[in-house]
Amino acid sequence: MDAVFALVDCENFYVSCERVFDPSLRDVPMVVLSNNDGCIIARSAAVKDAGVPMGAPYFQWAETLDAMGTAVRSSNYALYGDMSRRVMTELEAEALRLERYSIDEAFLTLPALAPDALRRQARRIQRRVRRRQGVPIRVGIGPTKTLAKVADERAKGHDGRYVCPTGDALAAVLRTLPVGEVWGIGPAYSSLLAEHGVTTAEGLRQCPDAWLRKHLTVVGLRVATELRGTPCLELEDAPAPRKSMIRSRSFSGRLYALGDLREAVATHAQRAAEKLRAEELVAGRLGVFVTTKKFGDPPHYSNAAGAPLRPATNQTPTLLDVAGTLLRAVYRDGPAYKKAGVRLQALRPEGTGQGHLFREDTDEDEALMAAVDRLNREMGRGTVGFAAAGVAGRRDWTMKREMRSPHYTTRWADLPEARA
DNA sequence: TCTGGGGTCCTAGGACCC
DNA sequence: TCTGGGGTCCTAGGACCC
Repeated sequence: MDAVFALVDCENFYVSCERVFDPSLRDVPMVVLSNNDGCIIARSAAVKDAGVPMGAPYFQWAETLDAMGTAVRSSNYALYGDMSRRVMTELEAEALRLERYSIDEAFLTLPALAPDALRRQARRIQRRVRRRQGVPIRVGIGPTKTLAKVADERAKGHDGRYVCPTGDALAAVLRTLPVGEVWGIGPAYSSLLAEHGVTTAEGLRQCPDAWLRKHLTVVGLRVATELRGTPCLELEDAPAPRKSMIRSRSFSGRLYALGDLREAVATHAQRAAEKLRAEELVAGRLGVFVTTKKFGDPPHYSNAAGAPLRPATNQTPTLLDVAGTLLRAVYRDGPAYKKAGVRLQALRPEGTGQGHLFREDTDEDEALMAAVDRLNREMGRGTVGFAAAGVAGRRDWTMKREMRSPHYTTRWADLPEARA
């Protein structure tokens, strides 16, 4: 059966999640902040209308937002992750196939019905998610993923649903779409295209293949081909195995001493190792990076180093050891460090690939890790840890998250109460 | 004073091998 | 003075995404 793509996008997702559980937020402008309460990463309609851009630093807009009576929340990823799963379950019931594209977006395939029937189906999906989970969504439908994305953009002015037209009507739509708003065309490709006189999606569609291939790599060629209506990107309903994992945080203040950075890096390494074991993976490579702030006056300093792990492992002591060595290699005395992190790469499932002739993880190692994980799972994160990561409570580099909402759906103590 | 975090894919170039 | 050619693997860096 012929199928079309639909992109479903949750409107102002984090804001919408907060509003589901706190009705007093529904009629006021609202934003949700990134970690460290640094950037604005979700905005209600009123805040968007006021011209506050996505990703803007909060401190630059705090006064404006306050004057509007804006409610402000720190991000609560436990809540958003759980709400995302609920929404995806609803969408699954309405789709032929579904790909979870991000926490707040999914690609669906739908039977290739006439446009009117597709619009009705889009409306049904919107109502279902709204009624059962309280989250408003938009639905954009087209013959390729990229055109479904275009349709999703257009849906903003059309009750949150839009079916991509064909022929001249499509060309007319694409002529009004700035090329930088096309999925896959970022700032660098945008300005490169502009230098060659291409400023709209329609212009991109008409670029010669060879030129695209040369200047925008196969990525750009695929985008253009998809805009022409020929699918290049499949629906990925089986999630691809993860290839890398990053754990990092900005510090709420600045750090100078190697000892402080060592605690931060060790904490990230420890968390990454736990996550690795939870997903039954081992890492074949470990990287450590440090950086000073990105903005303001130079000098800035950032550095990174990596090393292979032989054999690939998920054992905390090994990762702490290697991370410590790499940190000494990237650390310089002097810079005001703002961020540090750990990256695990070359991930593969436990028990696959080559072992190591002289250094196998022993049963005792694995038993120890299993015991640590169980204690932390059952008694709360941080119950047992490694000394290298420092002692919770006396760390002075942990992040700021001063306005977080309760864990409504994932912690018993935070469950909302209903009163008659 | 205050600017997030976590991913993927593609390409070029070096190391290494025969 | 003369100094091959082709293949694979790995890594770093750039670009993009939400």
